[in-house]
Amino acid sequence: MKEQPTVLVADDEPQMVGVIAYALQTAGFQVIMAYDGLQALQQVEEHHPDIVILDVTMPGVDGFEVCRRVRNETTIPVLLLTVKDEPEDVIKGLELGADDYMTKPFSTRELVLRVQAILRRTRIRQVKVIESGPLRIDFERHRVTLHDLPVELTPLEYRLLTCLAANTGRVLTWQALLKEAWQLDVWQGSKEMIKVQIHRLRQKLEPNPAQPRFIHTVRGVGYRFDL
Amino acid sequence: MKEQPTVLVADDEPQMVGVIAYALQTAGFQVIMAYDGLQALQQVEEHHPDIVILDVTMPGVDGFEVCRRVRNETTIPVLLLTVKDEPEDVIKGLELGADDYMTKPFSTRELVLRVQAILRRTRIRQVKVIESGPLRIDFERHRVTLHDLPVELTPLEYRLLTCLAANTGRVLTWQALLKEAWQLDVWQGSKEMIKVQIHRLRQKLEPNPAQPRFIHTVRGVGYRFDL
DNA sequence: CAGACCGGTCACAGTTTGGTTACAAATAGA
DNA sequence: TCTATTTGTAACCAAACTGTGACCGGTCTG
Repeated sequence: MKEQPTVLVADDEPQMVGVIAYALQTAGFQVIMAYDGLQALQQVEEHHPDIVILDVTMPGVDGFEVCRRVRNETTIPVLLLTVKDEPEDVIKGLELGADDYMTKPFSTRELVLRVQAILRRTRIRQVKVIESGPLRIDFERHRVTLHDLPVELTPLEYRLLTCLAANTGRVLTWQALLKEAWQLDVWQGSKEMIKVQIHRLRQKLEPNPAQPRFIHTVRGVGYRFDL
Repeated sequence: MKEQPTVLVADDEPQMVGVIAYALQTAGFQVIMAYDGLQALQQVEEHHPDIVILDVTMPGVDGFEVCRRVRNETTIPVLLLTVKDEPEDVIKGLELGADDYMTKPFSTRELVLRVQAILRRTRIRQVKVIESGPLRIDFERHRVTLHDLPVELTPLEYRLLTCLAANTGRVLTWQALLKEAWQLDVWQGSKEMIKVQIHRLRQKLEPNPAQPRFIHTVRGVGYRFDL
């Protein structure tokens, strides 16, 4: 994990981008900028920012579309910037999986605090160890134990588990899992690959694989790891 | 040991300081700067850097004096920067206890590698002995024994073992091992080199090389030393 | 209620990885 | 310069891993 969190700011108003970038950089973030939706997607692809701040009303590929694709294809959290008094925008954004939203005009101070809060919530991936009852995942030692006994996982099983565990509480779509655990581009791979690996993981980890305690299925969406 | 090692760079030429600082910062170090010997001593006092890089020809309190006092008053390693073709400077510096020296002009890349090497040596120095059942690794004496009988290791075998042992419990990827034990850049070397050396190490150390007790394979990732 | 969809399960074949070995090249020391 | 030792390389093999396709039961929808 990078020392200095990276924020992608995408807005078609350059002065708005500039204001936000300055505030975030002053607050210790590394800032990447994009001025339309397409560029935002390219920057996500290229830089893998820690968080994406999107204005919803960008020309061409709009903020909602970017949000949808980022949520589908990555695990990067998204903060949406909406125009004042557009509650449908808010609902739509949250349905698309945005982590938070802010309504223009807003104070940059509050924006920084919101970004920090989102990153704190998603910063679980920095944690060295995750424990959930008898299950213990030690990222540094690359060790998984159940009741203090080592569980032998294959490389892919381990990656899948750590990917899920690093996003505890969040649903990861099958596209996101393919990208993160399989390191595939989204147009490769299939749900079947994930199904089987999830099955294998559950066989190794779950007290009762038929009634999973750690790895939960979200039908029609993907899977979620819960503590 | 701090997460990001701190380097103090002391040189009366600001552009040289800048060049070195940029290289080190890019390589992941936190850089503190000083432009004369007195300032260097103050920065040492204030920040307790992990390593000090000193130009010998600074005005006032020169690099040798700083080196002498740092060596006398702290355990911080020192790397001296000397002018080309001044072997007396080198000898004097080493007599004062400098850990290494480099002669201007030099590549900043090499400087980074030298700094990394010094830090590695001084980090390992903190652990004197590692014992795991019949195996004993004495870093100070540069001795490895099994059941109190010396094991003859080649230089590379020794480096590989100490590298693993210094990171007991953690998985070291083959890239990390190439970098640390072979001191290669990651785009050189191959897994095959490591495989064979691991095999050779196991032949010498493991009671049953086919079922290793000390050096464990983490398939798809690398190797781990366990107590 | 029937059909479509979804997720779980299973077995097998193809692929990948790590261990082993022998030999050549490189290195170190006399 | 020569010899012994160390290291890297390439080939081979067994074990492990992964994906695929088929099948099944549960859920959802028209």
